[in-house]
Amino acid sequence: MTTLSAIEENYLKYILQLGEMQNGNVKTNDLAYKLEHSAASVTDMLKRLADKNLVVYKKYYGVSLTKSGLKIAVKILRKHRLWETFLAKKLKFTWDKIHVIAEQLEHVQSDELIDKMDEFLGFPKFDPHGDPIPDKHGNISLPNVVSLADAKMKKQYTLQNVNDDSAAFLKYLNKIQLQLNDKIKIIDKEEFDETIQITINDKKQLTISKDAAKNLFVKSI
Amino acid sequence: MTTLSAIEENYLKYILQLGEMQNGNVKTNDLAYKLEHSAASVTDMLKRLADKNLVVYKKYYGVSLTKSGLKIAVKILRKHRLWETFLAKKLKFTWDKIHVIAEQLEHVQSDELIDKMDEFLGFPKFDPHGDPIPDKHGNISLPNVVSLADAKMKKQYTLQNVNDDSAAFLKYLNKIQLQLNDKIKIIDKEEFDETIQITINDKKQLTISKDAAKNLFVKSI
DNA sequence: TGTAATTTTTAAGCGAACTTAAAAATTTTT
DNA sequence: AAAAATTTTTAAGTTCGCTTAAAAATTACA
Ligand SMILES: [Mn+2]
Ligand SMILES: [Mn+2]
Ligand SMILES: [Mn+2]
Ligand SMILES: [Mn+2]
Repeated sequence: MTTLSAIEENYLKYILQLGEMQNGNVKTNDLAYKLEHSAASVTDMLKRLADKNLVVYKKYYGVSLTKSGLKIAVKILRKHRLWETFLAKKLKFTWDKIHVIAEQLEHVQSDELIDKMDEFLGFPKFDPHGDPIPDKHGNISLPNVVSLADAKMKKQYTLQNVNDDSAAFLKYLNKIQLQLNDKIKIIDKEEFDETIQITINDKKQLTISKDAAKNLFVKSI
Repeated sequence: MTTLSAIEENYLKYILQLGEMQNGNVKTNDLAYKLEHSAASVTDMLKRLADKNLVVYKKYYGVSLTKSGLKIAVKILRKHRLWETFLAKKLKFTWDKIHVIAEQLEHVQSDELIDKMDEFLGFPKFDPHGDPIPDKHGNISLPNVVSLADAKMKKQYTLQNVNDDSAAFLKYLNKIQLQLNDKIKIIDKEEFDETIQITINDKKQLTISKDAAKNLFVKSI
């Protein structure tokens, strides 16, 4: 098995991530949007990935990962999240800057490097955004979280996970001083504009938009 | 200035390194050999780099770096050597494995990453092979060393620098337990096969080939 | 100095990864 | 169920970074 290009690896990674909500099947346009490429380019590449037995591609229907495609995708995710952890914990980058750098580092080819990095970091289970880091064998501990947009009123939650691919969103969280593991309680929901009122650690009270809430994932306590 | 591809960066890096002995001018075939590409490919790329004002290319004569080409080349060298230092010092890689991984890492684009890494490592002046690490401004401290192949008999030297691009050579140094800063004295040179006899730290005595000696750089003490 | 050997460039072409425009298939709306 | 809208594929073309083969320039040497 010859090594894949960075763009091929990205396709596999995004097919994994976009497929999580749609039982594995991903549409051409969704990939095109994510990759910022034309739909024609995506069709082109999907055929080539299918030739390499990394995906199952059915015309006009969609694409999903094969066993070997999944294995590679999970490995890229593992590398991405280990690198993010390194950048934040060791190099003291803020969490809004690490994603774009990890997008490059995740494509460095060296199994020994990944494992040494994992050990250097003390085998972390989650990255700085709360995303689970797959272990050496590809096992991921999937924590059961719910989007804050779907959470119930008056219940106590803790912030477990935030969407990491918008630096602007993460900077906003810095500004309102919302961090992982903070306690969150919804005290009111506004019908009119779908904003929600929350308290953080039973102290600060603030209003956040539906859009922000969708990118925050919480666990009940 | 749009960012360069990894292969363009490699061209600049190799033009810098190959040019060091020939007052900056590098021949097409030397690059072809180093890159393991055909001479035709090299001619092709040199024209494109010249269009971008990164090199001065004169047909049938050779190529050299412009001011901006040099700046980029030195930066790649800085990144390469910082990454090698990180891999050896922090991740405990042996010195024969770090070069190939750094060949990939040197192309990651992030100025903040380089500087944070530099700080994390304590602003090292030399990499694990004794190569000088250019500082943030591109300044390199050039230590005056001489190849052991050209060193004088009976004089005391210390090993300052070893050629890092052959893993086999570095493994050989591991085997004979020769390390940076070891004291070396030439006690005999054999005319017939050009091997030389040395003592290490005034204790171990051993015979090394001309080829090995050419890749060892020493400083007199 | 003329010829041979070597080096370098030019020419033509290829695969990967993109594009836009047009055609075809699918889905939605009426 | 037909028409309209949307999605996806196909077709044709581009750039980058490579190749081989042939031509041209340079260098070596008899
Ligand atoms: Mn990320
Ligand atoms: Mn993350
Ligand atoms: Mn190196
Ligand atoms: Mn080195």
